[in-house]
Amino acid sequence: MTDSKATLKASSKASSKVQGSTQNKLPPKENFSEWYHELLMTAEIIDNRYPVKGMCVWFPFGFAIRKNVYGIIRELLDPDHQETQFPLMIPENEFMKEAQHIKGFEDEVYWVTCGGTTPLDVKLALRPTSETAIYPMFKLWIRSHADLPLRIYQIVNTFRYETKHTRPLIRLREITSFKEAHTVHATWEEAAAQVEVAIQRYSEFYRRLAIPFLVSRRPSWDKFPGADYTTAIDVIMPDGRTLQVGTAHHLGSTFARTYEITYEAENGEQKLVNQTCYGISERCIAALISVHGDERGLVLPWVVAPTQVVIVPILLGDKEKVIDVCRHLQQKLAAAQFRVQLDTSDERPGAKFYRWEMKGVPIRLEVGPRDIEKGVVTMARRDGVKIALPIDGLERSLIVQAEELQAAIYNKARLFAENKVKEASSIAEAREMTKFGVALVPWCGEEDCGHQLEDQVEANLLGEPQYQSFTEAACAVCGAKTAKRTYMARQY
RNA sequence: GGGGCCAUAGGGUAGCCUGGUAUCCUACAGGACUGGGGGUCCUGUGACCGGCGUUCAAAUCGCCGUGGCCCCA
Repeated sequence: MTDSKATLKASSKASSKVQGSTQNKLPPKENFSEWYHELLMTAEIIDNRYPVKGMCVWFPFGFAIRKNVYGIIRELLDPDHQETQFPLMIPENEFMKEAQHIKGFEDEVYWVTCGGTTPLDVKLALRPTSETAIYPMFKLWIRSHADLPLRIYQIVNTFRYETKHTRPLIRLREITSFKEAHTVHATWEEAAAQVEVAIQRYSEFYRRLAIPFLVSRRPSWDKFPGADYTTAIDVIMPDGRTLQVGTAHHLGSTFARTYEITYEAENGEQKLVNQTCYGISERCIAALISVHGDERGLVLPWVVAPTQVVIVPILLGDKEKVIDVCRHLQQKLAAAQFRVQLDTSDERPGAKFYRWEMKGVPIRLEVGPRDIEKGVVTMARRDGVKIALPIDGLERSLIVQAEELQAAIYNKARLFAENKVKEASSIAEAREMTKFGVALVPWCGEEDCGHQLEDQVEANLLGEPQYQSFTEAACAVCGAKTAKRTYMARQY
């Protein structure tokens, strides 16, 4: 009796102490929604307090991450794409031309109907995506086979009046960072090859972010409105739901017909062009944050971290000397092209550690009298590794550490993702699996069976995995023999 | 599309049932001692989502709006 009381008292005392020292700790990641919202705010990525539903403000720190992330996209596209910029507003007559396309978007369009107090003769749509802004211009730009292929992209904001509840970076009414590429080709086959190129570039992009992903061909009822087919990239989020983080659409000649985009072939014949478009939005940053982050905050890959190395001085003894050594170190690392910061703020070292961990800084260097005496710095990596490194040749050893960190966070993410994808041979199994992850289900490919799957499993069909082959199995609905599979998941 | 919960300093909360003086932690500003994992003390700053209604009196009760979260289709 007395014992248990004493234990209780001791533990409650301990827990209150823990509470006192961990006030800014995030909720557990298992509670993903709460964790996600708090992290966005505490790590200063997105301020969700802007008073319009579905429209958020980028904190400067979040925007710095965005700049680095989109820098990679530019780097990957720039060799054979040209960056451009089209207007935000699209006249109603152009917007309404392509019937299939309108059907997909008309409930989500914001309309500008007045200029000041004067009603407009022609309403203006805020782009939900830019096909109908860009393709009338393509008609003017493209005259001959020599103009093809044409590949452009723009990184712009788009507007969609979402009726489901919005989520920062994931479901927005203003998408602030929509990278949309649009390409034009002579033949259907060339366009199909371009879709493959797009998927390869996106794959490389997510590899650099150390994010594992799934590639699948969307079922016909879930393709982009007006497309021949859609290939998509999905990321498995911590709660097992999937987030579509990239799409590539083969548009065939659908828009070419509507917007009369033709070219003169070598033989003088006027032919319709074939087109593709492919996009990535700030959802890639939602994935980045969610896949790698932990209860201490962000974990950023080296390539996108606004601060790659932070130096925390341990001010004991000869403080002047410690600061001096830190400054030299900072200069040395800056000269070696590291994004390095020296934290001289008036806080305890521990408080600084927590702060920079929340910001996801890959490498922290602690420099105190003990280190200086030995000619080392104490290096703490964001994945928990903590060792002493000699100041001599530090630049090189930090690069090694950065590579190891990249490998470590990728492996952690890959293990998680692999554990979330399981084969299911029946509807019942698929239904169980999609509660916490992704099911790989035999599907004959018939639309009827697909709809039944979605209804009965109570999850969405992501589509047929690409670049994989499977053994024959029975379609989970009709039982027909098939070598096809589909991913199924609950989607964001 | 349907249903439920909620809105209080920069952030997190208590109070609301039973109407009256707004509590605590954190943050921020100034000062002192400190400093190898969220320090201590002193002083100070700062809030009831918006509108309408009921009332002598509304954070609290009612209606409408706006916004957030969750569940189901």
